[in-house]
Order: sequence, then C-alpha cells, then structure tokens
Amino acid sequence: MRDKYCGDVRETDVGSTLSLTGWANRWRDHGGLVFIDLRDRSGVVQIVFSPEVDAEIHELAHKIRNEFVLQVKGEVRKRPEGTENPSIPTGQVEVVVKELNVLNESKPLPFMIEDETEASELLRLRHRYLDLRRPVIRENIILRHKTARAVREYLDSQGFLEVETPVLTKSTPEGARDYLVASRTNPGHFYALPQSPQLFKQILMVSGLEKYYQIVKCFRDEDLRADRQPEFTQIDLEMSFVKRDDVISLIDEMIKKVFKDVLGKELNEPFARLKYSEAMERFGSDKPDLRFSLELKDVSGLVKESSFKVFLDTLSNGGIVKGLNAKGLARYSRKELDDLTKEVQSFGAKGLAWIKAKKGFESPIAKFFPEQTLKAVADRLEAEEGDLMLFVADKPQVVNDTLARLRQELGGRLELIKDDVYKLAWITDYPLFEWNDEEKRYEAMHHPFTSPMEEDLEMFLSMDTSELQTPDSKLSSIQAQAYDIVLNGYEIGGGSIRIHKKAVQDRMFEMLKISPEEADTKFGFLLEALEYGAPPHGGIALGLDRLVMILAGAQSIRDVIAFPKTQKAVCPLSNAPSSVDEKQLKELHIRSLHVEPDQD
RNA sequence: GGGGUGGUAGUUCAGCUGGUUAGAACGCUGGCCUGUCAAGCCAGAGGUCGCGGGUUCAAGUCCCGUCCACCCCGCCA
Repeated sequence: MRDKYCGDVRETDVGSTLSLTGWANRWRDHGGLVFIDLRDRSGVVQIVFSPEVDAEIHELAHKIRNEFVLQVKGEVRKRPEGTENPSIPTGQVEVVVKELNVLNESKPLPFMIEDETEASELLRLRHRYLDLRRPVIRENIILRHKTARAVREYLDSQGFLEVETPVLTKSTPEGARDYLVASRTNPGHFYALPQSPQLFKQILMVSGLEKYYQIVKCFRDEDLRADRQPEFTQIDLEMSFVKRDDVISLIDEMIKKVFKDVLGKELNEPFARLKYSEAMERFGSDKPDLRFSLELKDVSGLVKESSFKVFLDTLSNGGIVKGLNAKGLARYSRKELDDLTKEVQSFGAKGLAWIKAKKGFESPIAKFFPEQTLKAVADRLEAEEGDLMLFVADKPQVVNDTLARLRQELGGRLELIKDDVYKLAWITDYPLFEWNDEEKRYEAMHHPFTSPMEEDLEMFLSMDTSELQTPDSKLSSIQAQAYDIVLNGYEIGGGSIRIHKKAVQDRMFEMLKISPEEADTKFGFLLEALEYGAPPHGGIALGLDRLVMILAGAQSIRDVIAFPKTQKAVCPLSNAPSSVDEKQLKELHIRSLHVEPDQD
C-alpha cells in the first residue's frame, strides 16, 4: 500500500511520486492550502492539499480530523524557501497530494497524541493503543525490542540455546506469593505460574545442554511499585562448568553490547566490584547508586566520647552510629531539618541527629560532645564550613537502611545524580543465610539452591545444627557464591553458582528447617536429578523491564511495557481480572469465598 | 495491612472563611482564511463537581464512610 515510511522521505525523493500511509497527526486548514502531518511508526511528513492541484481532493481534505487513517499518493517536492521545518528530519520536503484514500475515520480522542501529554496514566492505559502511538512510548517499545535483540544476538554468539520452560508449573515455597491456576483434570490441584524458571534451568544443566537462556515472563503475586509488576520479564540464563567470574564476565560483555547497540554508548571502565559487607558499610545498601559518592561513615568509635544518652545507649545495646555529610546544607532551616527527620522516621529510624559545621558547630546535641570529638567526627565526614552532618543511631540494619534512603534523597536534592551516566556494579560475597526474626529461623538470602563459598563448605557440612535456633550463630558468617548486578541504584539482576551435589542440597534444607519429606514433595524432581551426574553450574537472571526503563530514562517500568497493570494489578485496557461464570468455577472444582456487594 | 498526594467539562486544572448563573486553557462543532508546522481569527456546544450518607436555610467547599489512580512502607530479589 505504500512505497516508503513517512519519516524516511528526504530531499533525494524530490520529483518522485510516492504512496504513503499513516495517521493524520495534526491538520492545519488554511481554507486554501491544507497541511497535514502524516505519521507512521517512523515519524511524520507534511502532506499538502491545494485547490489548484485538485479541487475535489482539496475539498475532501477539509473533512480530515486527528487520527484519520490515510493513504495518499503525491509528488515529493522541496518546500518553498523559508517554509522548511528544521526541527523534523523530513522538514525540507513535503508531498503534494494527488490521490487521497481515507482508509478509516476516528472519533475525537480522549487525549492528544503528543509526547508531552497531560493525560493521566489511567486514561492512557485505558486507551493504551492511543498511548502507544505517542512517539515517546513507541520509542520505548522499540528500545525494548533492540535490547532483547542485542541479548539474543550476544547469547547466540556465545553458544547459548533458547529453551522454553513450562508456564503451568509447580508452586514452590520460599520467595513470593504464587499465582495459582486451578486444574480441571486434577480436582483440588493447582498449577503455579513460575516466579522464575529456576528449577527447570538447573534441570537443563543436568540434561547436558550446557548453556541455556530464555527471555521469559515471571509472575509474583506481591504488591506493585514503580519498578515492580506482577508479571515481568527476565533475561534468564544458566551455564555448566563455570565459576562465578565466568558468569560475571559473560554478563559484563552482554551489558556492554546492549549499551552499544541500543544507546550507541561504549562502557569503557570496568564495572565496580563491591563485597556485600563493603557495600553495606559504605552505602548502607546492596544496590548503591554509584553515580555519586556521599558515603556513610561509621562514627560509633568517636561518639563514645560524649554524654549524649541516645548514642551511648544505642552503642551499649549493640547498635551503631553512622552519618553522612550533606555538602553545603548548613543553610537548612529548622523546618527543612524537621522534614528530613520525618522522612528518616518514615523509613524506620527513631530520629535524625544533625550538626551544622559553621564557624563552630551548631546543633541541639553539640553540648553533649567535647570539642575534640566534634572535630574528629567532622574530620571523619570530611565536613567543611557550610556542611550539614546527619546521623542515625540504631541497630545496624536500621541505620544502614535509613541512611541509604537519605543518601539517595540528598543525592537528588544536591543534584549529584546526572542523567546519561551509567554506573554498573557487581555486589558479591553475600551471606548465605538471613535470620527471619518472625519465624525464628534462617532463610536463604538468595534462594535455597545457592552454593556456599568453597572455603565455607566444610563448616557448612559439619557444623552443629543446634545453632540454627539463634540469630548470631556461625551460620550467619557463611558466605554464598551469589552475585547481584546493580545499575544506577537499581538491582537489575542476580544469580549464583548452584549446589550440584545432593548431600549439600539436603544439608541446605536441613539448615532452612525444611524436612526431607517437604523438600521431596516440593522439589523432589530436582533433588533426584542431582543424583544423576549433575555438573557444576550457575547462572543469573536480569530484569529486562528495569534494564530497559533505565536505558529509556523512564521513571517507571510501566512506560516500557506495552500493556502494564495498575497498582492494584488491574489491566485498565482489558479490565482483567474479572469475575467468571459459575460454570467455569464448577469445572475447576473451586468456589469463590468473595461475595459481591449488593448493587441496589 | 499502613502513610502520603490527588479525583470538578472530552483533557489538564482554578474555584478563598459554605451563598444561589461552577470558570480557564487545550480539545470538539460551525464559519472565515493560500505557507502552516502547538497555525490564526470569530462564534458555539459541552458538567451526576468519583460514589454513598450526614450537618446546614444553603455543600464542589464542612463531617463520616467508600471506591479509584499514583508515590512510599510492609511484602517482593
């Protein structure tokens, strides 16, 4: 139906007659001349209707409205001197229409098709087909395609096989809440949608496929965030006969190719490597945004020299005091400091102590500290006149967590975060276990198939299991062969070297207080597979949505997903989820406990 | 489950200490207009003020409840 895409028409086409198709993006009707921007996926080109060229077609052109679908045939000509539009690629030319075919009409739109839309997100999602016509969103979708393509090309070049794994699968314990699918043929039984293809990809390694990957939907029935959807896409891969650094260097190269292919950007400096403990110490987070420093400093040792009860009590109860230097913010008013305090409290801290470095030190708590202590603290934080020092005292976890959030907030306020800068980091040497205080047991920090560090293996296998009752046992010192990759403060991926020996896996379940019977029902198929010559293997999964969001400079993964869901996990376009017929439920052997409220 | 912000024309918003005819811009409809590209000018249509209840002579405005959207905590790697 067409000879060319609208956005591709150039001066080299001048003189030729072209058929073009697209949508009427905007029309400018002068009574005499009518200009219409014809838009397709590639961009826009101006088409002109003149009464002198064809009076009948010109008459028809008056009737064209926004988003009418047109096919036109006309001669490309250079625009008259002075009427060129340098702001669009096709701005030197226009198409004089000699044939017009209105392929479809459009009702007036609920919102305008333009980049700077003012429409609410709900309205945009309800009419996503219109939203996707907006160039910014369209470009995000194209960017996503390019990312996936770069990944496929790269992994293919490295000998990876794309293998599909089941979507109707088995509910697994630990981790997120499952989406369940009732089985018609097996009354009372349910499939779960996969939270990840974890078990299957390990089985593929036992199968001898050596290198597997998949760009695959995963499902987790948890509450949503700007960077979390109930269904999301992972770049999932697994390799046999590898060590941690084999996986890391593979992904390094893959990420570099993605940046090059998608953004045309060379990532030259090697990605940072931080041990988990170091990341927590310096940034209070295992996904630090390394685009700025603003590091946390432990001042526990220094502030012992004081009579400030809050700090002293915290320290004697095993807590710590850490602070950071908000450069130049000594000018903050009492109100601004109160607001920061409230913010930190909303993150879980009891309070926020502040000391302004001016000629002297200005602070409600300064009087509790000897002068040399204040100086020593200021030295530790490298505070100069005009700076604001902020401190949180609490259990290490609370201190790190709240200061990490405060750091991110201040990074924004101090304009330390630049767009167009991409800082990648590997976080390694994670603890294998994490104490769950509610359930009074250890949980796997990554997942229960993660291998302990080789040097910790003997202790792992031999230690007294009576230690499992307490949060401070030797168990917390065992490290995992796990690694996360972090981009600009977002965790974009994580993986590990897996356990490939049955005895080690059994031991792991014992540590997690999962009985052999339970382990057998939940993932007996993997355990059995491990007994038949499972090779050493490991892998990683990257969040495609988050990666593309960052590449696109978007604020939410919803902007890089064609049909996203709202915070209540509803699709405004299709209105899923919805109620179903009683008959369908009956076939599935299930009954809903929910009673629809009366609608009088 | 909890905290915060918002919900008024098709859209984005304004609407004060409650006061009788709820406004603006864009969009839409009609007219004029031969070089616009956010076209311009003139005229017009368009409202369940999210929903339910309450207080009041009187509610977009005050109170209670509820629904929806977004951000965050919990939850989730």
